[in-house]
Amino acid sequence: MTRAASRKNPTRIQRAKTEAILGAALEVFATEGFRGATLDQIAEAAGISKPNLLYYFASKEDVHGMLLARLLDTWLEPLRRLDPAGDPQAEIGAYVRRKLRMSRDYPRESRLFAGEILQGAPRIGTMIRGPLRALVDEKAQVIRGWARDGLIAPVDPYHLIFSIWAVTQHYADFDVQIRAVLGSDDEARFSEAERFLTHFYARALAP
Amino acid sequence: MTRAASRKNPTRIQRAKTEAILGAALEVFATEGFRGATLDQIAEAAGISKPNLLYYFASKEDVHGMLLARLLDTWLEPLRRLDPAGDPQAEIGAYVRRKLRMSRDYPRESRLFAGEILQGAPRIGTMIRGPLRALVDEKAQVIRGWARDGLIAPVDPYHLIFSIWAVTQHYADFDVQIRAVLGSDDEARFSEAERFLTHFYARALAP
DNA sequence: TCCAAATTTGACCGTCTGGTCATAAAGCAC
DNA sequence: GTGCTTTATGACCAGACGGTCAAATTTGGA
Repeated sequence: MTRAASRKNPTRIQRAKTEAILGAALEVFATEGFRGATLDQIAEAAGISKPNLLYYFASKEDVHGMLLARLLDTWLEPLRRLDPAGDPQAEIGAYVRRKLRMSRDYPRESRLFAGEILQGAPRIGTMIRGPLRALVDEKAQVIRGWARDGLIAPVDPYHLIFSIWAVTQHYADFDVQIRAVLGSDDEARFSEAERFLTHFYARALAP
Repeated sequence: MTRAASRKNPTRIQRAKTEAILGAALEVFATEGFRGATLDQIAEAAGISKPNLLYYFASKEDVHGMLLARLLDTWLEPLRRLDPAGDPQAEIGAYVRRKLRMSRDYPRESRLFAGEILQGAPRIGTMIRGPLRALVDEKAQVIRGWARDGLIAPVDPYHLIFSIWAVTQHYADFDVQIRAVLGSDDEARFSEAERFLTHFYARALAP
């Protein structure tokens, strides 16, 4: 088998190197963008040579694609967990907090995703128009139901979801700008943001 | 003089070509990123040859820098116009709408800015830490005053401003994603967003 | 220990790209 | 029209980059 990374039963080395490469690539792609990143950069960050990297992945696109595929699996998880049977206000508040924590704990993933969308989603367009849209449609119906039942204020569920994505991801994607204004205390920044957003959505959605 | 673009008294041709180049460059940089964009691409989009482009600008960085410099001049204008003497709720609502309209009318500029921040603001870091921060500090004090006087709900003014940036710019920067979910009717999308955001901030900030 | 498979890399290739330069083709004031 | 300046471009260059390949080294099961 030529392509080591795609084996069914990867060896210890394969698993370790593949992981090292993806970790390095995430870092580099997130800060440099797809075109800006170079294989030499990624290889060096992973502690291997460029040909060795290409022994595990067929191409630069392959590495990038693998990262995106993995990311998308988990990216929508917070929304998936929005429970139609739960208390509307609590559910939405919890969703906001889950999403904010993803920005705090996975900022590189957030920036990778943001970069991809900014450039027109050339590699994940089908996924966006497929599973992502389907999930949003589903949850929008749930929220619409809550509004109809008077459990939350009557708002457009789609724009509500967009606003949650925007305000939470902003803390990862525009990190540099926020740092520049607030100073660098990550801990404080995120707990302030959590307090602000929790209160904000609670007030805005109170029936 | 070698560099035609920086003359004090530009000729008719200089003005026209410089403008054509910047327009083309904005388009290309916004969709491809700095590294992704090529001078050939920009030159072709501007309808001239690459050497001719380099007759007007010293380098690729120069073109990019000029775009950013122009952008930043106007980017903060909506916030600057937040009037401390106005009605708090109305002022903030108007600010949100101004910012949203910038996303609608200047999406390429928004994406250019987003890309720059996403990559760590390598070229506008000083501006971010200087004038931008100063303006935000100033307006945050205004908002804090309003909250203290009970004219709006007591919220962290910095995170309030961040949230406004996030939700409005989101409609330009994540345009592809929003299109994928809502369909492509720009007109409807933005007027819905305006209604949503106006109501949302009004409710959340009601004293 | 032995050996076949897996892993690693130095050297190399073709292409792309930012930028240069000599030269040619407008513009334009007189 | 003349002559000087501005504007425009084809040809070219050096470096960077994605990717290949043959050969060397390591790994791990029997």
